[in-house]
Amino acid sequence: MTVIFSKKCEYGLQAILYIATHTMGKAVPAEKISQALKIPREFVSKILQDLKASGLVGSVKGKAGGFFLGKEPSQIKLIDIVEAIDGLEMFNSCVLGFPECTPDAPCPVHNKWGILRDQAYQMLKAETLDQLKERTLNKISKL
Amino acid sequence: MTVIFSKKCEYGLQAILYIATHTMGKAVPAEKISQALKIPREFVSKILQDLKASGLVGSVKGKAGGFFLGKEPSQIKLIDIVEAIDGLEMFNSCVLGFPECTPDAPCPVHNKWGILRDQAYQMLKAETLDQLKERTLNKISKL
DNA sequence: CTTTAACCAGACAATTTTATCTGATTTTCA
DNA sequence: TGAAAATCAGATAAAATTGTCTGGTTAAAG
Repeated sequence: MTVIFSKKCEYGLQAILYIATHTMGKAVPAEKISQALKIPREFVSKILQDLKASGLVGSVKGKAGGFFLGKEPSQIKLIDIVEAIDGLEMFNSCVLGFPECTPDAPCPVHNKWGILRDQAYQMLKAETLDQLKERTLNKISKL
Repeated sequence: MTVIFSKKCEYGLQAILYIATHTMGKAVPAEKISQALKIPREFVSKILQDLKASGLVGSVKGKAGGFFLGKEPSQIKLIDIVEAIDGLEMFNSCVLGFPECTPDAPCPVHNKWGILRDQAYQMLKAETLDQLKERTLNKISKL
């Protein structure tokens, strides 16, 4: 199946967006994220631990514990989450999978694809959690 | 890892492009494609059998057998190959993975992403094997 | 008519991704 | 202090993807 982001990455993006919109000073437990987004609890927990290693989220143990944003929402870009989970290879490798595809010896779709890929990259780099949060609160109440 | 097309799909695209550029009236055996593109022989063979089911390639058994294009190069679009192998779901599903993402209740990146996705789709739909063949012969000799 | 080179079908195996389980530790709060 | 609610680490399992193997069939060519 064709895919843009891995499940892990999708879940990570969903989860951090959920945290951004639901942390009201308090930490958000994995259990709550799991139920709201229908992601297996242990799985989302693992992903958030990965994001913690990248400093994008923080956590507190114990009762009333959970996860919170590791930085200001305005300082967290979508590309940061993608990079932390899936890496940036897709923005740097040939869409047809030719290992030898270079600007000098480009694959037949190199240029056209390159433009789209750069636009996608720029979008993910421009979007920050605070922008998404606002858009989310305006439009999807269930989030 | 983030990816656009599955390996199967990448291999399929590479293989059919190879056939387009190397069939000189004759069928191209899987063994040759395998060696040229460094794809496991049995694997590329399987993929070509899938593409045969979609009518994109044909084959002849026996000595001097192999694969050839099932239609005129000008009638084979990249999107056809992608559709045959990976399907078109990626052009119709939420990039963040929200099942409930719709135009009425869009996810926070719905519109921006939608534009890029449509452009990618249009590109794959516009590119035909004869165009790629020409570009390939001009630029990458080893193909 | 036998050898050879190929497709083809189906089973099998390895790897990666996705998901689950177990138990340890931490923290709150009654 | 003890129960409850949470993170966290590490092992395990299930599913999907990728890759390999075996043997059968087909067709060309000597």
